[in-house]
Amino acid sequence: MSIPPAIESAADVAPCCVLGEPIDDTVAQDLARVFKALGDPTRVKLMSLIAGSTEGEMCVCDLTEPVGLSQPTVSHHMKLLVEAGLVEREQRGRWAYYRPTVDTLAAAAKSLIT
Amino acid sequence: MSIPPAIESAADVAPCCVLGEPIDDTVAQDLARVFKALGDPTRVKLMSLIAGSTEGEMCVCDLTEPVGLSQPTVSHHMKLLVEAGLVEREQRGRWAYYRPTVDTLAAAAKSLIT
DNA sequence: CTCACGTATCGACAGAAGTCAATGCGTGAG
DNA sequence: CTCACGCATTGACTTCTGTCGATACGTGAG
Repeated sequence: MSIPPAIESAADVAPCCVLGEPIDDTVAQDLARVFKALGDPTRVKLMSLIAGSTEGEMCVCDLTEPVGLSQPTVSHHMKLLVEAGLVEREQRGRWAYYRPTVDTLAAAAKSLIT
Repeated sequence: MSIPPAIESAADVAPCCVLGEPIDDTVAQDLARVFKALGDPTRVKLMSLIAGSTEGEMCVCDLTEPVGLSQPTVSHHMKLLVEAGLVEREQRGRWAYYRPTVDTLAAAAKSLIT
């Protein structure tokens, strides 16, 4: 790594870029888990379906048909969304209801744009 | 799929969940690409490094050391970030400078929380 | 208790993704 | 022009991920 030319109007001895402090590995991993959970079109659809539902929550039984996938697969995706903190699971009777955790995504995005 | 019990205080004939309209496949794929780009701890670090740099931009040469990866690997990650629209690439002389595209992430997040 | 039903887990598989060494491509210095 | 340098691309490998069928689990109905 050599010294690239300074940015225009910056001190001519300044390197192209200051060595920034990389964020902690644990923090990066946590943020990555949130974004990775939304890194699949299916899970984006699932989030959109749940967030857009009139009741604000949905069960697996009604999620399989819109995304066109098997029940185990949808269940698997929902588990990832729960682990990422993007949705909350609540068991009522035989049904498992999923409700979005609105703050998670916004917080993750903000901590990266800051 | 049968009819689960209605949510409390809702019309007793209402199903557990209204069949929401899944968002378009193309839209879901575009959103997923943005989030997937940030679904790797390395790329989260890279974004954080660039966004947190004093000049607001960095070149590959100074990104390899903080993340502890080879130059080709960093170059590969940067390409993904560019393709996702999260950073912009500008070639100045021999160096390639990367600058965050602030709006992309916020817009993606907003379109999912809406 | 027993059974049907909604959901989660397991095992397996194909395809995608992260990583590196080696190499190719442009650009500026000399 | 020629060379050194920064960066991108390629090829190969390992690991991860999405998907399904089969199966196990838990709950409410009867």
